[in-house]
Amino acid sequence: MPESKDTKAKIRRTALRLFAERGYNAVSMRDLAEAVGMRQGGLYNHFEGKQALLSDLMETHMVALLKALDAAMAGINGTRARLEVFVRHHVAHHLNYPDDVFLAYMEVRSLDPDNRARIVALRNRYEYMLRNILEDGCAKGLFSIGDAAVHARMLLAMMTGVTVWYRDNGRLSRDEVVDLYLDAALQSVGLTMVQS
Amino acid sequence: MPESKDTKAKIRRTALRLFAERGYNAVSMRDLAEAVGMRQGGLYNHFEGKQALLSDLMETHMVALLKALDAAMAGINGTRARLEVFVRHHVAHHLNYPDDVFLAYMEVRSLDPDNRARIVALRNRYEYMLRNILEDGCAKGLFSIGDAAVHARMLLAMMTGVTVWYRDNGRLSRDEVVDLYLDAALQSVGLTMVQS
DNA sequence: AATATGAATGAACAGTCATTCACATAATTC
DNA sequence: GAATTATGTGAATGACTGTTCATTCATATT
Repeated sequence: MPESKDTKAKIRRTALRLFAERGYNAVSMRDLAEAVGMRQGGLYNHFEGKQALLSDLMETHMVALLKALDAAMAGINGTRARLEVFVRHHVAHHLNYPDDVFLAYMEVRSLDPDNRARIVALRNRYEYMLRNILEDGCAKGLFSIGDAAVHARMLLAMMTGVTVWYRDNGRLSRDEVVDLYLDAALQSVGLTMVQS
Repeated sequence: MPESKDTKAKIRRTALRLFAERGYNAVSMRDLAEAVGMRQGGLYNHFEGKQALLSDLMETHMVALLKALDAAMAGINGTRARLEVFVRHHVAHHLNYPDDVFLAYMEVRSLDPDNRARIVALRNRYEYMLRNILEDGCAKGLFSIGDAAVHARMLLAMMTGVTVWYRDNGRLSRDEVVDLYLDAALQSVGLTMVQS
């Protein structure tokens, strides 16, 4: 029984990597089992099926994302400060968990309707937090943007895209990348940067 | 033979829609044939196979995108003007051909290595044009951005994301959306907007 | 020592996949 | 009108799909 949790975790880890690399539909349960180091039948001792595994991975990630964001935002009150924390947290999280993020973005359409509804609801909660900050900044005359809802989607797309190109052994460190995205985000809402 | 071109075009159109809606791997040749109004065998009179069809769709789109961009940029000289044209063209194109764009973005990994290399090369050419403009604006001290290469990717991700949420019967017209993205893009590089 | 449990196996199941092919039909060319 | 070509059909192919299940095995509990 001590092995059990290890195996389940290993299946999770491997499935996350393979699904993110090749796409959910392009990975068979045999492929997955082989990568884990077992036979396909054994997977079903740990997960109900392929769809349940995908759904589990995505929900786990979304819940963790929201929880971490809540923690990071706790006690932050200024509108500008809240935007800064959101951006920093979002980009850093996406740099730290690229596979989770990529999967959650790309494979929503591979979920059955029920699972999809749950995941999309979580995603909307996340998007709403940013829109809230932007609307706040608009109402106070701090930000200069055309439309808060649209701008929230712009910023999310912009920031989420970091997973597409960032590589760890590249020219820039993660911290530098976070700073670049923060500067761009602040400037996009009409805030001038503070020299660091 | 008059039917021939029509059929081929219809297969293309239908495949584009289905691949974009459900994903390349989730659409079978039977599904496609049925949606076109024929049997699966007949598809092979028009395309070598499924992979060739996908590759054809993506290449056709990328070539059209680059050609249209070249046409739009012809004779535009100022750095700021070039950025404006690029952004307007990019967003408008993405609003007009959402399926093409979505497919080209999502299904790169479903291409075999050879086809992928060709498509990625075309995509890089496109990205390079924007980076060029940004580097130009930086060199002239017009733009205030941290890193031109990174900022190009930020803007592309931001603008391309419009396909994810825009719906034709929504709150905003295409032109309004283009304007919103233009304003955000200009502000993100440190340019103040001109009141329209 | 006997029993129960969790976990892995490997074969089997019913379906689906992309692709091929012999054949029919329709259109075009001579 | 006959020959040729283009186009579509429907069945067949073999490989692969997610899932199930009887069985085995090692470990833990009684």
